[in-house]
Amino acid sequence: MTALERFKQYLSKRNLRMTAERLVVLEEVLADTGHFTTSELVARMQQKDIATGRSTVYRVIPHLLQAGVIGEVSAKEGREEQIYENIANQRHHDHLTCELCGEVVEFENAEIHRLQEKVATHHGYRLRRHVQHLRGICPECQEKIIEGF
Amino acid sequence: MTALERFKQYLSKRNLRMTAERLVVLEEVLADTGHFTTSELVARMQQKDIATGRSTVYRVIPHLLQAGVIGEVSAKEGREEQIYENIANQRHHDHLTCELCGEVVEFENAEIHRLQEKVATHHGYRLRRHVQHLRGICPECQEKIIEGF
DNA sequence: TTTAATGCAAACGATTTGCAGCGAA
DNA sequence: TTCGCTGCAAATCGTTTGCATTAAA
Repeated sequence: MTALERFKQYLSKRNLRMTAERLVVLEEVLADTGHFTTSELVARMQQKDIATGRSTVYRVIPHLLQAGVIGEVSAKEGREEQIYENIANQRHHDHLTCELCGEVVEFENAEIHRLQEKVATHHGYRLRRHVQHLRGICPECQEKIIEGF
Repeated sequence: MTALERFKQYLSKRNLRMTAERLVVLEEVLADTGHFTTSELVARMQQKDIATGRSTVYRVIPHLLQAGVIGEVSAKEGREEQIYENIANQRHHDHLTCELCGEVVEFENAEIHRLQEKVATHHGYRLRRHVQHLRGICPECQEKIIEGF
């Protein structure tokens, strides 16, 4: 089932309507290959022939989340914006973040994924996204600590 | 090294000052056993003899993060507040979240932790927190999906 | 038709910041 | 005596919402 079909089904089951604006937002989200924020999406919408407004974009996003088209990239501090990603385009997605400088390393470990599936199944869950965030201190920052800063 | 010592060292290395307000905030954070938000902390501060103001609390938190006294609990949507936790009091901390209803299951898996350490070490990182967030769909919500909602 | 969806502008609410006075080192 | 810290109030800025209008179903 394509994302478009999934979203249409999601809408009709709840007596919600497929509008031109929602379609354009969906297309734009599907065209995106990486991470995006709401305001980036809003900016891209204003280039389109169907210039979808800011509040409409904000109102569509929860539906795209519920429908499983996009996912939140956990990480948001202060008054930063929420970051989202297209789930369909997504591969394994594991992050190792440095708590001091914020550097992010992406990694993949099949064995961990296998165990994650096992844990989820054990709790009756169907795993939708393999998102894992480890937090530590990167080599450079360890140096700085040793140097006394 | 205690959290107090660590924080004092952190401050003096950077020519920052240990004030009565910072000490009270630190004590309050260390007394906390679970998760807390900034506004909860502000509220508790106003009960104290040294009534630390809101902006001071907001200004101390980044230092507590950098000093490794507290950590962010990843998860923040919409205009919710950021949640923090005292790192010292913390045990293993793994979450399995339902993307539809938001239910959170906590779990622990020694084998996964072992592999996480291995990954971190492989990238030269020193793991500071074993925080893992898996996202899936819980049994109840799977039911609802099957029922067509 | 019915009633959900849209856009605008105003409202919200967590977080940040300018500034004058204060106090640690 | 420096210069970082504090509290207050105002400013920010991502996000939400009220309302009149438009348009799916």
